[in-house]
Amino acid sequence: MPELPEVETTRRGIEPLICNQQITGVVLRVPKLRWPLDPHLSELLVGQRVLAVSRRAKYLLIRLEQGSLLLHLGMSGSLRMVPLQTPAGKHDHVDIHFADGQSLRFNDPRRFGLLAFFQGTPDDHPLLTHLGPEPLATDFSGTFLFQRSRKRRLAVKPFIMDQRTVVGVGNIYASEALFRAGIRPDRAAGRISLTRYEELAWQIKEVLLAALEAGGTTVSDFRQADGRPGYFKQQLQVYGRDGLPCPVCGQGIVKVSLGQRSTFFCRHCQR
DNA sequence: ATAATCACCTGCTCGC
DNA sequence: TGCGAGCAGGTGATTA
Repeated sequence: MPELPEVETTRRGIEPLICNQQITGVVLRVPKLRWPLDPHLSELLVGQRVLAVSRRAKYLLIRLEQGSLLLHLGMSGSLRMVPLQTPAGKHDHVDIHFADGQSLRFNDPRRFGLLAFFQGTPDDHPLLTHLGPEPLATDFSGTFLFQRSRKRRLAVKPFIMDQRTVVGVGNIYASEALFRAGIRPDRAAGRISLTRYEELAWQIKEVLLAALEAGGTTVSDFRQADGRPGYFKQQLQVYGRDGLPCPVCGQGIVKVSLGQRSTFFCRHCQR
C-alpha cells in the first residue's frame, strides 16, 4: 500500500482542492471495500462542507462540519480529483461530488480500503485509539523503540511495521530504513542496543522524508491526486532489488520472507 | 501477553 | 496461447 509518504502525498494533493467545498453527492459503485460501505453515506454527507483534510498514521481524515470521513487506501487504493462527468473506469468504487464541479474519486483494485463516516472526534475512533506515535514527531525516538522492544523476541522488521510501535512504516520503508541503519531485519527486536535504535529511528525519519519529497513510491497502483506516480522508486536501495548489487558494498541483495512479507537486505552491510 | 497465521480482493508474472 | 501457483504497498481477527 500506500505507506506514510504516499498517504501524506495524497493528503497534500487533495486538501487544497476540497477544503471549504460543499459536498453535493456521493456515488457508491460497490457494496463493500474491506468492510461494507454505509448505504446512507450520501444522506450523511450531502450539504456538508469540508473543513480540513488531516492524516493519522495511514488514515486520512476528511473533517466535515458534522463528523468526519475516515479513509484508508489499503494495499492498492488511490484518490484523484476528476471533473464531475468523467466516466468511471475499472475499480473506481466511490465518487464524492463537490459544488465546484469536481469529484473526489476512490480507486482501489484490491478493495482492501476503508471509507467510513464517524460522528465523534476522529481520534476516538476504535481504529485509531491504539496507534503508536507518528514517526516524524519528536516523541518518536531511539529511546522509545529501545524501551518498547525490551524482552521482545519478534524480528525487528515486523516490530517496526506494527502500527502500535510506530505508525506509517510499511513493507517498503521498513526494508529501506533497516538497510540505512545497518540492522539485519531478522534480528530480535529485544537484542538491539539503544545506540543502534537511535540510528534506526533517525533513518526511519530520513527515508520517510526523502520519499515524501519525491511524492512517494509507485510500485504499480499508487498515484498522486493529479494522476502522477511517486518518484521515490528510483531511490530505493534494497526493496525489490534482490540479486542486484548492494549500493554500498556491491554484494548481492538477498530476498527472504519474514512474517509472510518479502524482505530485502544486504548480508554484508546489515548485522 | 506475544507471536504466527489467516482472511479480505484483484491482477499480474512466472513456470510448465 | 493457456492455466495454475504464487505474489503484491495493509491490518484486524483468529489461533497457538
